[in-house]
Parts: sequence; C-alpha cells; structure tokens
Amino acid sequence: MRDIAEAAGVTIATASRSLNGSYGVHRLTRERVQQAAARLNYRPNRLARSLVTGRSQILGLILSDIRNPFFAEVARGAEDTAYAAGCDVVLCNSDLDSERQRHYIDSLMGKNVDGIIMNSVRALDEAEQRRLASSGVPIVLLNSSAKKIPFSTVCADNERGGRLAAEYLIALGHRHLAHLSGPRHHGNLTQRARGFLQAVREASKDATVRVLHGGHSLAGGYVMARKLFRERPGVTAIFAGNDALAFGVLKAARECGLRVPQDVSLVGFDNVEFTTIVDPPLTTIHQAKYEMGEAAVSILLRLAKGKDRNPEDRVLGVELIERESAMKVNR
Amino acid sequence: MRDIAEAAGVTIATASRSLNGSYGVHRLTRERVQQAAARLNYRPNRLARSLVTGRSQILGLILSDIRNPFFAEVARGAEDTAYAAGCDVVLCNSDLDSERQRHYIDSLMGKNVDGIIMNSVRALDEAEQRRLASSGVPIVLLNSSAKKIPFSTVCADNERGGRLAAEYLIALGHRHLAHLSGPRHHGNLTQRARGFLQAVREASKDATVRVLHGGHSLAGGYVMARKLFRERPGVTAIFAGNDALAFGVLKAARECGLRVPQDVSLVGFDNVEFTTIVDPPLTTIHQAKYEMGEAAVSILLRLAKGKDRNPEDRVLGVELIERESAMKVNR
DNA sequence: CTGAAAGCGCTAACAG
DNA sequence: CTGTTAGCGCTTTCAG
Repeated sequence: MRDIAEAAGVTIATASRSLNGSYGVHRLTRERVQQAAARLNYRPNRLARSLVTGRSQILGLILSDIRNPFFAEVARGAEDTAYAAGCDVVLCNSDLDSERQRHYIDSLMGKNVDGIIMNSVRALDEAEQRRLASSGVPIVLLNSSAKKIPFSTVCADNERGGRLAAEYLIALGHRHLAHLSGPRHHGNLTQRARGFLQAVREASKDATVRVLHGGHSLAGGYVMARKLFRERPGVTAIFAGNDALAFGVLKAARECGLRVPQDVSLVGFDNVEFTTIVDPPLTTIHQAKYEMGEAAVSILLRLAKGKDRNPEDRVLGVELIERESAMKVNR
Repeated sequence: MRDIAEAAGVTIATASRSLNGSYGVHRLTRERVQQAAARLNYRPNRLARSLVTGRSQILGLILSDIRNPFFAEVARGAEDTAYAAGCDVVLCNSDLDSERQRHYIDSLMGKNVDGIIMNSVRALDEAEQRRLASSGVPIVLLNSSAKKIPFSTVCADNERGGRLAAEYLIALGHRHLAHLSGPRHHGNLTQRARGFLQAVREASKDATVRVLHGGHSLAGGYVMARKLFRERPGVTAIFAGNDALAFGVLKAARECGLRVPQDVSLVGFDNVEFTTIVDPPLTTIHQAKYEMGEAAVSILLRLAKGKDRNPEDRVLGVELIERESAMKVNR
C-alpha cells in the first residue's frame, strides 16, 4: 500500500481512504490511487485490516462431519450466502467431540471470526455454553437449544416432522412400529422421536413402537436394523431419524432378504438427494437444508453488524415426501 | 497479553516468549506467565501473530462443490490433517467458475494463507495459472496438471482406472460399450476416458464404444443415460466417469424399465459410500479420497515450511471393486 | 480534501 | 535470562 501511495503521490492514509469507500477524497485523487493499485496489482492484506477494524470477514462452521450429505447441503447454503457478503467460511469437523469443539472455538475466536455456526453445543457443559454465549461472538445453533442460554437457532420443525411420519404410517394401517433414533440426547433426533411417539399414541390405542438407539449415520442404521430384523418382533414399519439411518436399514433389509416396502415400510427424514436413487426411492420428511445454511449466515451477518444483538430463532417447515418405501400394511 | 505480562510482573516480550516455545526463559518465569494466562483465560490473537510472522495457519480448499460426496471425503481428509497440524481450512465452492475461483484466490491470499488446494485450475487462462504458480503460495491441484506449469498435484491413477474398467467389461464379454464422461476437458474424467478407450482397443478388435459428454454429477448421468436408452443402440455395458454419474444411470435405467445388470452392466468410478447401498450395489473403481486430502495437506505443510519448494506429484493407486452392477453379457 | 501520527496485538532482533 | 525497540499492513482520529 505504501508503494501505491507513493506511485499516486499521496500518503498512505489517502490511499487507504481511496480504496475503501470512505467519503472525503477528491474524485481525481481517488482515481489516481485506484489506477496505481491496479497497475501494481495490489492485494490488500486483510489480516492487517482485521487487526484494526476488529472484524475479519470470516465465519466459522463447526459441524459433526461434512461427509454427511445433510451437512454438506447446509454448508453449501452457508458458503453461498457468505460468499455473497464477501465472507470466508472455515470448515470444522467436530464429530461432536467436546475436545475438538473447544479447540475450534478457541481457534476461531483467536482469528476474530465474525460469527460461528455450530450444529450442536451439547457436548459442552453448561458453564462453557454460558461463556460461549456471552463471549460477544455471534453464534447460531442448528438445533433448538431449548436451554435458557440465549443462542440463536435455525432448525426444522423436527417434532412436527416426527408427527407427520407417525400419522402417515398409522394411516397406512401399521400398528407395530419401530423407530431408529441415533444417540440419546441428540437434540434434533430426540425431538423427532418425541413428535413421532406422541402422534402414534394420539392416533391409535393399540399401536406399539419399539425405539432403538445407536449411531446417527448409515453404519448405525445398519447395525440397529440388523438387530431389529434378527429379533423379528413383527414390526411392519420403521421410522428412521434421518435418511442416512434409513439407508442403513435398506442395506440390512436387502441382506436379510426382506423387501421394502412389501415386508417392511420405511420412512426417513431429511430428503437428501440420494433418497431418489436408492431402490425403492425413499419416502421421507423433507427439511430445507440449503436454506438452513443461508438463514444461519444471514442471522450471523445481522448480529455481526452490531446493531441489535438479540438472538433469533428461525424454524423451517417440514413436509412429507411420498415415494415408494412405504405402503399399506398387508397382514 | 499486556495484562498477563503485568500480572506476571514481566514485559510483554517475555510473556510472548513464555507462551510460545522459544527457548531462553527461566522456568519459573514461564510458569508464572502461563498461570497468569490461564487465570485471565487469555486467548492469543492469531491475526496479530500472523501479521508479523507472515504465516497464518490457514489453508484454502477450493472445490467444485462440497455436496459431491467425493469432495466431502477429500475435504474431511484434508481437514483432519490440518487439524492435527493446528491449521484451519477455509472452504470455497467454485462450481469450476473462473470468476469465483479468482475471487477466492484473491481473498485467500489477502489472508496470507499458508497454502491452497484446488481441484482444478483449468478455468483460469494460462497467464493466470502462471501468476498463481509463481505467487509464492504453495498450491496443490487435485488432478494431474499435465501442463508445464509447476503445480504440485495429488490424484489417483485415473488412466489406469479407466483401463481396469475396460478390461473387466471386455472380459465379461461386452463388445458394445458406452462411456459417460462429463464435460469435455475435465482433467480427471478425460484421463479416465483415455485409459478406457485405449484398453478397449487393445483388448478387442470388434468392440465399439460410444462416448457421451454432459454434466459431471447425478443429473448429468441421468440425462445422458436417458438419451442413450432412448436411442437404444444395443450397448450392453456402461462405464460412468464417476459414481455420481453412475447413480444417474441407475435412476434412468429404473425409469426406462431396464434392469442392471441383466439388461445393462454398469461400472462407476470413485467408490463413494453410497455405492454399497444402491440396488444393485455398484461395481466401481476405488480411489483413495480421504488419503488425497491428507496427502494434499501434508504437501502444503512441507512446502509452507519453506525448506524445499519443489513441487511434488503424488499419484494414488486405484482398484476395481467388484459388486453387483455388472455381469457376463447375455446375448 | 489531505497529511501526520497513533495504534490494533503480537514477534523478533538486539542489547544488556 | 529479560527488557527495549521496531515494525508487520492497515485504519482512523485529529489537525490543518
């Protein structure tokens, strides 16, 4: 920058003013500076700028695992809107591990990030959560925090999604249900389970539902489904807490010689792209993943502006997508 | 930092030395400083440090689209090794768009990143590529650049993978083949096509292969396959340039009432997780995706160390994974 | 409208 | 072993 100031015959202060929008520079001076900048193909050092302004144009994105297509979609939505706003996003895979989450939070804050998106904060104890919330860095969570700690949140109406699945399966005549729900105390999955169970009870006196816990991805669904099929408890329909789990079920079913949906109906949650190409195409609860990323970033950006710092909760609608993995009960 | 220096009764310089590893601080002094730091829960400002050291502990990752499971896997490998080395990675989705790539390169360099991983640099013209290569920032590409521009590269042996697919299909008796190859001049896909075509020619005089170009993801494969099936050219086997394309083929086949592999055999490339859960499980060429991310970062880190700045080319092996989407030709 | 000067938080010579 | 002093590249008062 010193170079271009010299080349344009001004001081570095005027150069700075010319390059940024700040008013109060003669039009001709500004043009001279800009030309000099272009000629020397000047690239501003954003670190230096951040050091003085206190803002970094960097957002943190702490997710369980980017290999989960759900998160990939959220990440893309987040990145696109960050891009539009001139921000970069740093990607952090936490595996929901508290150690790793702490590391990232520290690291991000040391970089003066303008905000952080986390899919969950449950791995941290309450004191840490409280400290996080009051650190001054805008934070948005991708599940309903439900706690008295004032984080912003963006999430789908998980409970409603669970209800939708239940009502659908009950309407198809199923009475012996199973629900694969991933790890206990996993925010979103827990809410889906709650909605599902409530709706089943409300809809039918004689329905039974067996709830299994395990991993939250394909492998977990596979393991739980194997267990379920081995014990042959006569369930005719399964609601998987997410599509990855449902894919695991599909795999297990094929291996066990069970046909979906003839032998067992299956409903997932998320509506990831692959639901359309598996066989049978998966009936599932749609949630707006890309839009969640968008929403999270836009909240962060608003918060970072500094005006109003009130947390915001945004809940996105869900919708049953009927495909071919569920059918009327046939016994 | 001033605060903890004061609290420990030393100058800020000694504080700095105590907190970093630099030798030459009395053990007791160091301990005092560290305790003070802990007590005031001090968090170093990494931007300030970067400003003076010139290194940022940030890596850039410019990919087409993180929603592609292949890239998600690479990203995870990259992020894990970056994490182990105390680096952050900023995620950039380029869609292979040159404008967006330029933006990210500028932005990353403005942040003094220690290195950049790009899946391809073909969208940039040669002058830009050359400028990039000589910018001083370590760069590694995820395809073989093949150009005289000295980028480091990490990629699978794509040509060999193509050959493997060809030899396999020919051995199964197929003579009327099709290859879905994505966009023209897409580095990796082009190499796979070359290997495939060469091996077909070498293996059989009377084999024909129809090559189609189009998108490089599920939707593209779907469109190409529809076209192919509509024209019914009697092909008995398809080699898709990647698994996403193959999934598109599967979808199109189901819609057209064609059975895989009875009516048409299918081989993919990548071996993403979903190959195991589609029906039929996809026979494909495995490439080490996670390891590519690892390798890319480790090269970057070595280059960033500053010692030897020679570019490095790492090519990872491939392997045919036989599942159920291909069988002996039956006519 | 422009220049001079202070300083963001930290590291790295160079003395002592 | 520790303190003093520059300065990384930029923004931002405060004067003029």
